[in-house]
Amino acid sequence: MTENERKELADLLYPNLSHDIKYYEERYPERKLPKGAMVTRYAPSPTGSVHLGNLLSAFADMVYARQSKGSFYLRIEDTDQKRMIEGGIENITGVLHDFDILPNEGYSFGGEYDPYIQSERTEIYQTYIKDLIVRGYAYPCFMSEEEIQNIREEQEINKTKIGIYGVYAVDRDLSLEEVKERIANGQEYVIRLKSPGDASKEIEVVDCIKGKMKFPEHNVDTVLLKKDGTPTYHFAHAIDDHLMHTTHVIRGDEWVSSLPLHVQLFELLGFEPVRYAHIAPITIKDQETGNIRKISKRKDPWFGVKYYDENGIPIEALHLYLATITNTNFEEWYLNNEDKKIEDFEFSFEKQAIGGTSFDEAKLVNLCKTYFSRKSGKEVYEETHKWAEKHDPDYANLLEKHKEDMIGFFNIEKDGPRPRKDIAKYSDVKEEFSYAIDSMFEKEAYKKYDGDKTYDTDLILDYINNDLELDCNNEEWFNAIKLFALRNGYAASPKDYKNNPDSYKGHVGDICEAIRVMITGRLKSPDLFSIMKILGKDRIIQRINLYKKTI
RNA sequence: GGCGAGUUGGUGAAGCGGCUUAACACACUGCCCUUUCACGGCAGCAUACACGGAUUCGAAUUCCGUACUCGUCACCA
Repeated sequence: MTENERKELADLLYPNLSHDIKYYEERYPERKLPKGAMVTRYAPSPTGSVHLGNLLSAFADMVYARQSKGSFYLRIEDTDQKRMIEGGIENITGVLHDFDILPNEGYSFGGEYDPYIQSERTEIYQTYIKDLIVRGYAYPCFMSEEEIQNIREEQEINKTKIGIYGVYAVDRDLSLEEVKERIANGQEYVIRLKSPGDASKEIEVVDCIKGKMKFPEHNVDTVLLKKDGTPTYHFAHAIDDHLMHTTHVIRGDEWVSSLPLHVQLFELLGFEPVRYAHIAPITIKDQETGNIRKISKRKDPWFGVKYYDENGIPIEALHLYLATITNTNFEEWYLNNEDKKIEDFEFSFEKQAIGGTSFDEAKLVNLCKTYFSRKSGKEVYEETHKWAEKHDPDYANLLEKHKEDMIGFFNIEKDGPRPRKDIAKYSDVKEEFSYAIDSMFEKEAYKKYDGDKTYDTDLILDYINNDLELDCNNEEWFNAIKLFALRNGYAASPKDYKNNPDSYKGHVGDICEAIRVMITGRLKSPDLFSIMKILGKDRIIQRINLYKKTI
């Protein structure tokens, strides 16, 4: 076809476009951002539920945009109407809010590069396609699915490259008359790229994470616009990321093999190339086979996003984990900078793992514990309460009723430089602090006790009634209980007892153990004296009586 | 099958030609601290660079093959 014929064809195909390319280029001007600012985007398609992998890439988008004072926007890629699921879009924005990975721009967030949803951008795509047709880089293709299938089979048998290209691209050089005729006959068509590539030549693409990669040039006439006029991912990616002035496309590395196509598209369209950062997928090492296998939502519940909320894993702790996956040096930094936040860390693509990242649940748990240990009692209270309101309203009520006490318990051993690490998630709190609330304690009583001793209630009652002074500090208290131990035939320290086991009934630790069991129902607990202080004498005595009755 | 990528101790990983008799973290074990548990400290653990060649005075680090794993090869993204 001559240029004039192509023009005629383009007008025939798209007679009623309201704008031309120039309009869009002006409508979406260069962003006014400081030098080095990165524009990133999270571009999901509403065809399924969000999973950890999605979260990871959105997190990376957010973090890189934020630290470079750029922009992070949300774009909905809903070009495949067949696979759309109901509520898919709301689900995406909901998850982003729930996990505090918030774009500052985009679908439902506002911005000047709208619309941020592809189904409302069809005319834009068509405008650019029209131009491509005029310039001879795209053409309508009338091949049926059957024909394509046959070619494919033939290619498989001949072991040649699969796809519509070269001699297989039979509609590539249709005459204007032929095209007109088919359209007049009502034949359906797609718009294919007329790829100028030569597969025997090599191109080099530099990925921010993976580094240099070499590919054969793209030479397949890939579909750009589907039969229904909507774009394929590849074409929409080129148009949108150009018009929205994305600087860095951060996406899963399932896309690296389409890099030659994308590079070619940008070139043909005359767009300035974007930088790519392909992140490795989160994988799992199968316990049985030892192989890296695909993640399965059934086998790996943590892969689904619900898991975190349901189990009460703090969002910030998840952020911490995502950060350690995003940059391999984050973990060490965080451990060495107790007072710093994720925002203070400088992420870089160079420190991003190239290979697949294996999910390490133990590490997540540890991170969670560290997270909780750095929180004040009040913060632990507030966050736990918020979580319980949603997942355990009864417990939330109890927490409210005993707010002061609970904060007190959560604060135990928090003031020192080495806080406890006993909680990993909100759902742990109820069990871990069951002794903190009278009604809960009475209910479970001594069921948690897993020792085999019974303790002398008279001795302990005697101590509580006649000796215990709560209005002092821990050291004073401990000195006093040592004296009480001595007066009653117990050694003041375990060492004394070990040296002369025959001269004592036991040692001060035994007395503490007895008290601990009676008032908490368990052998392990945070600092005993702190617990006693919060409980107060009356409740302590109540519990000892309960012990007497129960045992 | 073509194309692309990856392969370091139980796990996650550092390493980018000599500083490596290979970090660090998690897990596990022991000891210390200690009224319990935890925290913390110390020690240990595993005697980890997939395999084979090549380049080099010198390679986990560069190159080439092999194996395995992953991704991709749609009018899905």
